[in-house]
Amino acid sequence: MSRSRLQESRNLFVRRWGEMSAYWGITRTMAEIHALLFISNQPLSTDDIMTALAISRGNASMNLRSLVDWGLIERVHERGQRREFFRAIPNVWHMFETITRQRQRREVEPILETIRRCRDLVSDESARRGESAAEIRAYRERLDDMLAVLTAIGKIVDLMLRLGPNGLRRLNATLLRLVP
Amino acid sequence: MSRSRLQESRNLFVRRWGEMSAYWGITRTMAEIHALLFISNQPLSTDDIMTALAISRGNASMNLRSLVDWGLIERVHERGQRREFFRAIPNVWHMFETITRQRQRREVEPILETIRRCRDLVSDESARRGESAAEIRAYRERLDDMLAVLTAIGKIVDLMLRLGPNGLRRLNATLLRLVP
DNA sequence: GAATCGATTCAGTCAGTTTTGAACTTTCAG
DNA sequence: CTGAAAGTTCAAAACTGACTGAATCGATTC
Repeated sequence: MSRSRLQESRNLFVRRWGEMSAYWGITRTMAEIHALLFISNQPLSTDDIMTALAISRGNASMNLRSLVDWGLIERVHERGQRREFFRAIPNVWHMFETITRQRQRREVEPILETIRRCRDLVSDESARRGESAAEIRAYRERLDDMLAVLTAIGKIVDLMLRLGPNGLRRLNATLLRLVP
Repeated sequence: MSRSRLQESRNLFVRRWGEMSAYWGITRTMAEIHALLFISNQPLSTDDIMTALAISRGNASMNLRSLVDWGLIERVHERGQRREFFRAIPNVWHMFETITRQRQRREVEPILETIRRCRDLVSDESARRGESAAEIRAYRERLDDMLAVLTAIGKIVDLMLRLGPNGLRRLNATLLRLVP
């Protein structure tokens, strides 16, 4: 009875975490594997995972590799066992930090780079003459706005990560008093 | 000449913004339309957009509706014109705020809800007896960790949004002195 | 060194998503 | 009221990216 409740609860969690995958920028199966490992006490083998999620060996293998690459899970070699096991990083904050830093690097940096390039393309000399001078100025202003906000967000995110959960809790408490 | 540079720059921006779409949780075309409107001085008509992005009328219509629903663009009725025009919300911070709040509501809230439900499913009574008591305790602990971190992040995000860009800039400056 | 067990890879398949385009609706001018 | 211009909807087609499964590789045991 308690067994089945636990089972039900775990299934629910895995399914929902899978649905959240897009939010974290990973694929559904990847998220499900991660969820499964996260809520398991012991490391699980590839076969455990294949069975639990009803996926093929190849699929499991590829997604496990990705998760290791992302730094969200790690391989565990039980001594005297040929097959390998996997375990999720148990520290939730660390997990969040990992995901955030990777996305910042993979997804935000490139666009910052592009916006700068876009601005350079229409910088000074090209704006000097012509009826489009005002248009160019307006355009560049928008790019700068965008750049400013994205940069500010990047900084605050970085700060947040460096503060860690405790610093964050304290900061939050302090600020809530200031900004009610 | 300056014309073509501007054009090139705009195209680059639209394309890259489109590639970023997944990061913001919207579809590629939606992001491209948004980018196009964002960097245009004047409101654009559906036909302008169809031409610029080489998409069908239906596609444009659907995505424009979504963008309006998201609150990222707005319809503009030029007086004496039957056709409608669209314009992006020019305030970048506001745009960011809109996206963040929506995603918080659409994607984070549901998973918080689910985690709570998962915890309730295995609460007290079901854990009372049986060899799985320790297992259940460990499981519940993980859920609580996850809940704690997600809640903390939610709070800090909310705070960030309430502080706005100026408050954020000040906060950032202050904290950078404290946490070098 | 052959056999076995398990992990990895990747070409082909498939499911889910996006886009199209034609039918339909709405709005307005004459 | 009629016709034309614009907007919307949705079933079907096209596309994209994830998944499978068979071939391959590598490690371990006998």
